[in-house]
Amino acid sequence: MQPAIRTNLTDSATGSLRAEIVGGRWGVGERIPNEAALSDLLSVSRGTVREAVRVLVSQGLLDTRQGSGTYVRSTVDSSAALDRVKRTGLRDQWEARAALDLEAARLAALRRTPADLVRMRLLLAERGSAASGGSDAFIRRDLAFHKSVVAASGNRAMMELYDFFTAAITETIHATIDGELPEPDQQAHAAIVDAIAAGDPDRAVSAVRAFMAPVLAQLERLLSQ
Amino acid sequence: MQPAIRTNLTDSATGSLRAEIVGGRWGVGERIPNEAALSDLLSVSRGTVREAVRVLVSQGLLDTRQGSGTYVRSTVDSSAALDRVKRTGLRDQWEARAALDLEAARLAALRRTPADLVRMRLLLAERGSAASGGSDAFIRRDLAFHKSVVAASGNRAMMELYDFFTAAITETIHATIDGELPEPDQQAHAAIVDAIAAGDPDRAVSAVRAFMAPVLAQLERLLSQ
DNA sequence: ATTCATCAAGTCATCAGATGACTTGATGAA
DNA sequence: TTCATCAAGTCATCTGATGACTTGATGAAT
Repeated sequence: MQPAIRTNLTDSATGSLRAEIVGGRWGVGERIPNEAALSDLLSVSRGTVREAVRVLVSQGLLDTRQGSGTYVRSTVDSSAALDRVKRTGLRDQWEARAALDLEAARLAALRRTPADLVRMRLLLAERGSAASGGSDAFIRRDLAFHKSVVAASGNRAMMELYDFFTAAITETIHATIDGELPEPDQQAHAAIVDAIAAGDPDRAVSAVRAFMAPVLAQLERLLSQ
Repeated sequence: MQPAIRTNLTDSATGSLRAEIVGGRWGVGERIPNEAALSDLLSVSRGTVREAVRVLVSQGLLDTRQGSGTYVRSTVDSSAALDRVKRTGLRDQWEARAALDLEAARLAALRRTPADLVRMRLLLAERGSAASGGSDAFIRRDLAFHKSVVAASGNRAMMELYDFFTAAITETIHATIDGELPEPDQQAHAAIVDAIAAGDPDRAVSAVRAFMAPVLAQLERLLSQ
């Protein structure tokens, strides 16, 4: 049956505070009530308030300044957004990551430095030298190669997102299916690098899309079972 | 010159603890020393230890159980990914969102339902009826339209991410520049809907890219000043 | 010998009070 | 008008205490 809900005061205080911030009770840059006032508002001790505030500071929502007060730094709750993304399906996550792969490859074709090319080719070679598609070592090297492409795009936001998705997808795969996804062959990957080296964004996009297609098809098959 | 480093005990304690965890001093599932012992080890009070532990719990590294102890839940730190995304530049964020716009439009062209089309056209009309590019009302409607395109892709992960980016970008714009971004004209938006309605993914991608280009160019200009 | 209620020690959860460090706006003299 | 000083407000940190919960040990009942 439904497991009994267990919570603690700090988490509940954190939730209340977060809700007020995200809900716009205070605008960005505005000062929120001091610790004593929050302690009254939330009916918890100052220590508990401090723990709640500290968590929200670590999540980028608040900002404390000794002697001055606590201020709203952002009203975007990235940790919650991240949780919701984690709860979406494997196909959705994979497609979102594919969106990054595609645009990153396009940008990489426009911006890659010689050093980027050297790095991509090195990692591509290492990827080829690892044996089968099942082993952890191969997956790591495959991932390292893809990350180097995203890195060549010079876009830090996309790099961070890519890291997040690879982690989330790995978790989801372990949790839901243990079937095999087809590992695209080395040639398809080499085509991506060639297109980027040639500085041809359209060809880079096509190359990524070509290598994605069979994986997505297999994914659909596995999930429809 | 180099600004003086100002830190506080809690952050430094959090850092030390995190380093020990990531460094593998304790394995996953293992119990770490209790609050009193950590207080001694770190030479801070129990309250400070509790704040540090609470932060690491919120980041998924630790797990506290009342009456039992504090345990290592994970030794990899991936939860802060979106926070780091927030700290990247406006151009990077915009490009990342554009990656979502592009792929979402492509998927929408393949999957849109008649209801999706009705909704997109309705929001497009509302967007057109709002006056200038500066007003909040217009921005809201513009955003609503773009979200409807992402929604038509049927991908929940991309919708969540899109929400995150629009909020993050709005904040960043307010924080960094108050210049005007060119609002692409209604016709360019209509072209996106037409391509999706026609079920033509390539044309949908082109339409999105066409409307993105002037905005990105202006962004580069503003940021290079 | 096994089972199970009880208990005690250990641990986190929470509270209360106090002091220190820092910021900020007001005050008043130069 | 400028600038040093000050006082109030706020967060930072420490200390001590009590409560709630977990867990393994104990010992009686079966």
